[in-house]
Amino acid sequence: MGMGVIETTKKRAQAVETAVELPRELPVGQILDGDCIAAMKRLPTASVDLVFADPPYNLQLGGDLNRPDGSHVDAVTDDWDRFDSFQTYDAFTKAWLAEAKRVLKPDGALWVIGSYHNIFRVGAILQDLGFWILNDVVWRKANPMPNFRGTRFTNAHETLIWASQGEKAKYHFNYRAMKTLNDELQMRSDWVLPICGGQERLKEGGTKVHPTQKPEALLYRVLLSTTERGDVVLDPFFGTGTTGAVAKRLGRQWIGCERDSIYRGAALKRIEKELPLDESALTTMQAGRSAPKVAFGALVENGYITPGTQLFDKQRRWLATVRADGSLMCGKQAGSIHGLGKDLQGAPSCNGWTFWHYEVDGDVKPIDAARQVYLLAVED
Amino acid sequence: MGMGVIETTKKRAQAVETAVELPRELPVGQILDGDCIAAMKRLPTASVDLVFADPPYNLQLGGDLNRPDGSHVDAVTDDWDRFDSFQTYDAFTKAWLAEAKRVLKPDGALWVIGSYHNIFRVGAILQDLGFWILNDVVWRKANPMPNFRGTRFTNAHETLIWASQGEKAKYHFNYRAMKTLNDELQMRSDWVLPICGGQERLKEGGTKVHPTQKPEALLYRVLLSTTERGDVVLDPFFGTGTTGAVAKRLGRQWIGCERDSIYRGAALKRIEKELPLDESALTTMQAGRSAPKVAFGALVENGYITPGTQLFDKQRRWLATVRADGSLMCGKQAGSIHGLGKDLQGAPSCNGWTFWHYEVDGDVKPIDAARQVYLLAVED
DNA sequence: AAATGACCTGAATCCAACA
DNA sequence: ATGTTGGATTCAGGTCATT
Repeated sequence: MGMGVIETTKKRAQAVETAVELPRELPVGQILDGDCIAAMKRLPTASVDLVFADPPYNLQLGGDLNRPDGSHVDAVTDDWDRFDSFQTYDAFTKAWLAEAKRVLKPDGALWVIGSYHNIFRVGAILQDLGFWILNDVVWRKANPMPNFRGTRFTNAHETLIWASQGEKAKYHFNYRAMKTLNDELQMRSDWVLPICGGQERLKEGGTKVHPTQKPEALLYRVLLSTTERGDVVLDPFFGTGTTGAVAKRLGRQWIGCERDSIYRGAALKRIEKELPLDESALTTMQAGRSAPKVAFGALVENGYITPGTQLFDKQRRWLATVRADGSLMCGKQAGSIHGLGKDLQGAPSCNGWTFWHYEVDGDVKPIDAARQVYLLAVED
Repeated sequence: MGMGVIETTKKRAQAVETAVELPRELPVGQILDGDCIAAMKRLPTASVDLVFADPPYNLQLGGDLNRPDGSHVDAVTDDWDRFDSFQTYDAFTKAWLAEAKRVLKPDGALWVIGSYHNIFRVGAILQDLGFWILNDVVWRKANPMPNFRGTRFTNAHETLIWASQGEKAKYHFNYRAMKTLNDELQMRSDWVLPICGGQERLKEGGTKVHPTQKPEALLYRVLLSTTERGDVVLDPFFGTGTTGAVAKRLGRQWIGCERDSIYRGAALKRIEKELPLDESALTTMQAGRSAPKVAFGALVENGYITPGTQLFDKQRRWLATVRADGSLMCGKQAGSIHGLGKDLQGAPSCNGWTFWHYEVDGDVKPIDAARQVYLLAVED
C-alpha cells in the first residue's frame, strides 16, 4: 500500500530519508515532532483504529496557521481579515482531516472536539470529505468559567463529533460498556464532566503548562466507548498527552503529533508515570452478540426446557408447543422461537427469548430465564 | 429604504402590485404564504428585531425503524426535509440566511436550531455570511427517544446558534431576566427542557399536526432573553406557530412564513386562542438581587405558575404578581420570591416557597406545592 | 378516590453473518 | 453484490382503563 504522499522531485530525497528513520512499523508510544499534517503523511494508509483530535480553535491561538502561499496570518479584525482567516482555517482543517481519513482503517473512527468558534467549520468539512457523523456529543462542563461581563450565556459546554469513514462503513461502539458506566441506562449524547483542574492539571512553577488541557475523564469515555484493547489511537494535536496517558491506562496503543517541545516533554514525563490497569479491570461488559450464543435447541437438548412444554406470549394470544429439535409449533405454523413469534404477530422481527413465556413452579417466566440458568451452569 | 428586490423589468409590475397589497408596514401578526425566501424578499431591509428559524434538518434517514417491542417509529419523511445533496442543502441555506440577514435590523439577531445532520453546515454558512456567533446553546432533552438498536449514543440534544449581524454589531441580551429565571445563577449555554408532548402537542384526529413541533418553553427562553416588548420576531419556517404563540404571550410582534396551508391553519387557530400576559407580568427584573435556591423561574417557564398569577402571604397582608422572568412585584417593590418576602416583612430572611401562596382550583396552596409537582416531573 | 399498570410515542442518518 | 436469517434492542412521559 502506498504512503499517499504526493512526491515532487524536491520531496523525494526527504521521503527516502524518512523511510530510513521510520520504517513500516507504526511509531506507537511516540510523539512525532513537527506539523501534524507532515507527520501524518509519514504514517501508512489504513493503519490506525481511532483518531482523537483537539485542533486549535482559532487563528489567534493556533500559531501554526499560515496562508496557502506561506505568508503569516496576523490581525483578524476587519471583515476582510475575517473572511481571509476563515478560508485559511478551512484549508488547514481540510488538510489534516484528509490525512486523518487516509491513515484510518476502513472500520476506524474519528473524534474531534471544538467550540462554536471552529466546530461548525470542522463538522461541515468532515462531512464534505465523506466522514459520516455518528453522534455529536456535548461535554457539559460542571464548573465552567462564568461570563464576567454578563453579555452572553455562560459558555458551559464544548462539542465533540464522532464520525466513521463513511455512510456504509463499520465502526466500533461498546454499547454495553457505556450502558454499564451510566447506571444501566443508555449513555446519552450529553456528558456532564468537570473541567481539568486540581492534581490532574499539569503545572510548572505554578502556571499551567497547556492552556486547554482536556480532562482525562473525557478521553476515558471516548476511548472506552469506541476502541478495543490493543487498538492504535492517533492524536494529531497531542499537547500534554492526555490521550496518551488515558490510552496507556486503558491498554490502548497511542501515537501523538506535537510541534511544541515543552508540551512533548511534559507529555512524555506524564505518560511515563501512568500505570496500565490490570487485566481484570480492563474486562468490560460484553454485548449480547459477543457473549456466548445459546441456541434454544441447546436448552431443550440439555433438559432445561422439556419437549412438549407449552409456550405462550404475555397476553396469551398464542400457544405453542416445543418440539424435540427446538422448533415451535402453533396450529399449522412452525418455526424458530424468533421466526414463529414474528410470523404470528405479523411483525418485522421478534425476540423470541422475551416474547415466549412458560410456567415454572406456578410462575410465568420468559424463556430467557431458562437461558440465564443454562449460561450460569455452563460458564464454570 | 429600498425593498432590496432586484428589479428586472419583468418583476417591476409585480413589485408595484406587491406594494399595494403589502405596503411599507410590516405584515405583523400574519403568516406569509409560500417559499420563505420569496416571502422574505417582500419584506423591507433592516425591519425586524429577531429571526428565529427552525429549518429542515436534512435527516437522510435510511429504512424503517422499529422499537424492540416491534412497534414502528413514525419518522420524519416529509418532502420538505428531502434534499438531493449537501450542495443543494447548502444553496438553500445560504439563500434563506442571506435574506434573513438583509431583513434584520443592524442590532437584530438570529437564532437557528438544528441537529448534527445540518447544524454544522448552517453554522459555517452563517459565519461566511458575516453573522457573528454569540453562543451555541444546547437543548438537552429531558425525554429523548432512545437508540433502539444500541448502535450509538442516545441522540439526546439539539443545538441552537445565536448570532448577531457582525463582530462589531450591537445586540440585545436580557442578562438580568435570564439570571432571575435561573435562580440567581448565570444562565448557561445548556438548557434542559422536555420535548413537546401532552396537551401542548397539536393533534388532529389523534395524530400530530406537525412532526417536529418545538416546545413553547424553548421559545419562551429565546424570546425573553434576546427581545424586548414590542419587538418584531420573524420565523421563516413557521410550522404550527410556536414562535407566534409565545411571541403573542410575551407581548412581542410576529411574522411567519409557511407554505403548507394545513400548518398555517393550525397556527392561526392556535395563536388566536393565546392570551397576552398583562403589563405587570411582562416587566422583568432590571437590577441585581440575591437569594433563592431552587429555580422559581423554571416553574414559570414550564407553565406550572403562569406569569401574572397573584401570590399572597397566608394572612393576605401583601399581594404580588408573578412576572415573566420569575420575579415578583408588589406595588413598587420587586424581587425574587425570597427577597421580596424578606423586604416586605422587614425580616432578616424569608423562605419564599412557604411564604407565598396562590389559588388553584379554589384551594390556597403555598407555591412550594407547585415546586413539588415540578420536581416530580423533572426528577431523574 | 388514589394507585397501578398497560399502552403509545418522540427530528433517528439504528444489525451482522451468512449463503 | 444481494437476499436471507438469526437474534439483539428502549427511556421518559402522558393517556387511559382497571383495581
